Amino acid sequence: MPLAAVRAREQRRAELLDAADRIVQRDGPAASMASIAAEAGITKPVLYRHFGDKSGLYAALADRHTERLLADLSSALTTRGSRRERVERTVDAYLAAIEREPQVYRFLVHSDEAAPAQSSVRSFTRRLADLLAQGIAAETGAAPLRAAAWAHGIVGMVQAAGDWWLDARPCRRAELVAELSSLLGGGYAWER
Amino acid sequence: MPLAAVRAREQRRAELLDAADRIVQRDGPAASMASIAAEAGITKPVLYRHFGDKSGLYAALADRHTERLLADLSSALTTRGSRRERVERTVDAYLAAIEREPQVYRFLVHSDEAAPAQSSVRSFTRRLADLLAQGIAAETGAAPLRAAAWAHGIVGMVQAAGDWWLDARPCRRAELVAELSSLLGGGYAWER
DNA sequence: CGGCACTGTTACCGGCGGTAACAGCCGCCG
DNA sequence: CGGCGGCTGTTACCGCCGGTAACAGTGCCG
Repeated sequence: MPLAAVRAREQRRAELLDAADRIVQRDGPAASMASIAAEAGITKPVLYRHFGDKSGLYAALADRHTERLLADLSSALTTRGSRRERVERTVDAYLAAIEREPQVYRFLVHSDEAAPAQSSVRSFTRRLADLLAQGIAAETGAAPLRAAAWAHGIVGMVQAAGDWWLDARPCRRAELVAELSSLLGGGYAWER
Repeated sequence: MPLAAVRAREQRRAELLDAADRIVQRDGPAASMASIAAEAGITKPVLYRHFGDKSGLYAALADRHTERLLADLSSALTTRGSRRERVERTVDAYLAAIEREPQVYRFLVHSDEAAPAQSSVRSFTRRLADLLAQGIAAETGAAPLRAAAWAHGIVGMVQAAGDWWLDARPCRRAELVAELSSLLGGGYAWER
């Protein structure tokens, strides 16, 4: 296994992922293997040799954006300041990302194909929820079950609201951030 | 258009939907038209004559469960008592439904096919969010934008938590209801 | 009885994910 | 230098899917 060959292979892989990225940007999660191969200037079997199957390619593609997005959100989650500021910053970071690249976002969150991506890469949603659960547990001292349940709930809340917002565009981003933050901040709370 | 014929047609349609239901229960949203036709003891073109295309069949099938589920949730949403009781009852009703028929639930919420179901039938999620938005507006006097944003967020929250719970089964239903309710009730709130 | 609308069939289409089998190329080793 | 293994790429195919055209039986209605 010559080192140079491994390098070349990795670079090729990156080029293929670039092509896949362009097609997914254009066609969303419905992008076909053949069209991705065509965009890369090659044919299907090459893709399959590199990524195994469609879920493998999608997992590799998802990884790229996932790492970047999770890093952004993670830093927003751990900024100093009041809880309120953290929540607003994190929700805004999320919504800004989906506004910037809606197709990529839909691909990450709503791709059924990414699910069977064997081990290694858990889905974006799940990783985000894990990250958030960790933050909640550290911040509030909540029990693991509570932290996990809240985290998955909150992630779903922002995702669903984001979907709705992308689709209906009922307001500017800052307004939605404010509404979601106020909900989390106790806007619907009852006497405790 | 003889009346008896219309009746017969409607009954046939119901039988086909029964068959589709059985297959969806078994195979989830990946159920194919051919297998549904086979289960009904007929062949594909019959299905297509009755429902137009796959999204039509799925829409008709979704309608059945949607009406029932929305009715349940609507009644839970409008029970008398404290806000806390209403929230707990509604969340519990939702989770009970997805626990009872997980495949049907996944079909309703995660079926990509239901989306292009032209007009008439908006997706289950959206209708539920509309219902909830109405309730929130009536109860709190929130502005329409706030009610809608909160409603979509809350629906997404319960759905995402429900997905996670179905998959990981980290606790009994009542515990998840308690955790989600406490989150909505201000468990993560900051000073206001 | 003749027609006709309806239910059902078979047989097909294009496109999908996925794969087998083969062709050229490049470097490595005797 | 010669030949040979491995890698990259191809063509051509498979089975399955959603969807449709064209045809056959059947029973009602004038």
